[in-house]
Amino acid sequence: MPELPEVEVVRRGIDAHLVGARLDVVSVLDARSVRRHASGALGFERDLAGRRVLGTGRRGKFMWLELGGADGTGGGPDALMVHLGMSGQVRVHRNDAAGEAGSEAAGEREVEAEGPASDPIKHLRIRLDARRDDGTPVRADFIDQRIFGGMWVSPLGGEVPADAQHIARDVLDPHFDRRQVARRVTASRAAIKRLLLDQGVVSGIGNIYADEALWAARVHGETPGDALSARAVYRVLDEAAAVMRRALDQGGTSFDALYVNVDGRQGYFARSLAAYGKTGEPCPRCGTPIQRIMSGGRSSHFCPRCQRRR
DNA sequence: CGGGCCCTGGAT
DNA sequence: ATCCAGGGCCCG
Repeated sequence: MPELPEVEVVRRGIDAHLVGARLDVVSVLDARSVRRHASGALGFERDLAGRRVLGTGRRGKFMWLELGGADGTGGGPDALMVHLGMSGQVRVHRNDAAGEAGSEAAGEREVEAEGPASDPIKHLRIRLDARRDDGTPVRADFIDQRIFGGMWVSPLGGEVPADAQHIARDVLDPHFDRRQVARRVTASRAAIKRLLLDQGVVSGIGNIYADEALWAARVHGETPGDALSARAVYRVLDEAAAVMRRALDQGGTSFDALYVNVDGRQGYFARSLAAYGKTGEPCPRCGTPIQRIMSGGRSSHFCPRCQRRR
């Protein structure tokens, strides 16, 4: 579900509420959500308890909480990685007077996996109970219907944690290098859409924004990279950055309640989509019906008139 | 590169 | 019952 704009909205919410807090009780309700954590569910709970959240970061669709070293162990800084996969959410509840996120009481200690009206929270997988220095409790719930996402701890040496080293910079990264990406694209015979979705080439772009960027740049997704000029690649990358910036301004794209920010609110960018999910509807530029094709197990939406195969 | 896999659930 | 879903990883 979530691509760069949606992940960034969530990261900002986590940053606003959890930075400076100390993790108190960590509860794994479904071990599959921490399958990438080396020491298992019990290890995850133990490794995190007592640690302070120093900051947050993101690269592409991977985000993380910077953790101070574990008390007394002399361990180095770690990142608590968060990946939302297709259906992940993070919901934050902070019940001080100024708490903008959530309103229900969150003071209970035991994990009941229950919401305000004592109905169980659907698909709750991990619960982090933290406390701010002024004593106010902050709770972060990781909710994930399909369990493609997860949380795990990864060493944080440099700019990016070990488990995000293989992820390329995204188009909104201040150090993003258009020329380097264009060189790589124009040297490849792979289809441009596949390259856009390859997080090792350029990160943060998923199926929605790939289709939107290609539509805006008037490039057919099946065009081989080496059939494109550097200018055309720049156009695609610039459009990707532009569409994701606009989406971020709108709080991201939500088709349903599956994508929400940490306050449970949906984003409003879905109404601005030109191609994705618009099969049969007129292209906003030329009126030709948008077509949908399947390739590589994923659907692609494009205007057959504006976006010619090369 | 396509294909399968990891999962749950809504729409048809 | 079948298809489809915003991701990522591994395989040949």
